[in-house]
Amino acid sequence: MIQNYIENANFEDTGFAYTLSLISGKHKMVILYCLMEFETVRFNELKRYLKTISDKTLSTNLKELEADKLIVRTEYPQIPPKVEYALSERGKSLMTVLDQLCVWGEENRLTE
Amino acid sequence: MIQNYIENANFEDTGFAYTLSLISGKHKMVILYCLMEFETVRFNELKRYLKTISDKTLSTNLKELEADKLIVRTEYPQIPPKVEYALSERGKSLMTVLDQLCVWGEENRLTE
DNA sequence: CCGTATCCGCAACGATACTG
DNA sequence: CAGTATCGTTGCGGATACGG
Repeated sequence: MIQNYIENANFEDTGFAYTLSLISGKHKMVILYCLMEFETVRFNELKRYLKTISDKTLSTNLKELEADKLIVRTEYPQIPPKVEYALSERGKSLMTVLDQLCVWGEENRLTE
Repeated sequence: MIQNYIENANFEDTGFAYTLSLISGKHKMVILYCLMEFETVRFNELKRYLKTISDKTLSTNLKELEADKLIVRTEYPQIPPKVEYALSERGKSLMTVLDQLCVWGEENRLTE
């Protein structure tokens, strides 16, 4: 629970801050959503979905997501190279939680 | 649901992106947590809980949270001034969702 | 006490060129 | 195709000083 953390004034060590650190950044969640929708996606394919992301940023984000065990990278040793990205089980479990944020946002959007 | 958004390649308009925009930034969620824990908090009090936040950043964040209707600002016209911040009902409903991110983070933290 | 005004550093992101 | 290397840009947040 959240309350415990405030007393310790130790927010950086909360599960919450940890979860957010995994998905922070401009593109990470869009990447995760693409992987959830299409299950298995290649590098350039992903790049097209994200429209404006640069090679460098996509590459960095994928590495971080992989290091955090949210996605799985599968490399096929062939020419030209082929690499596929997919959600891990851990990644899928996170998506179920994130989806609730999505629902909240839909139901609580301010009509301006 | 999330899936609908990907096809439209319209992530910016998702409820999810919207929710995140409300709580993005380094301190916003810590602020929300403090308000959840203490219910009613004053400016300098909040500043002490957050340890390192600057006046400017705290002020900006509070204004944005208020504009997004997540918190309520109450001003007492007296000298010296007294201002109290508290979660709105909308803010409280968001916290119940955020708490699940917290739980996920606790249960899924990688042991390195 | 509760902020605003100003300046500035830094990390994230983008653009482009290039490689196995 | 799937990246790496390099350089440039930008926006968030910090530090400090000041005001009602």
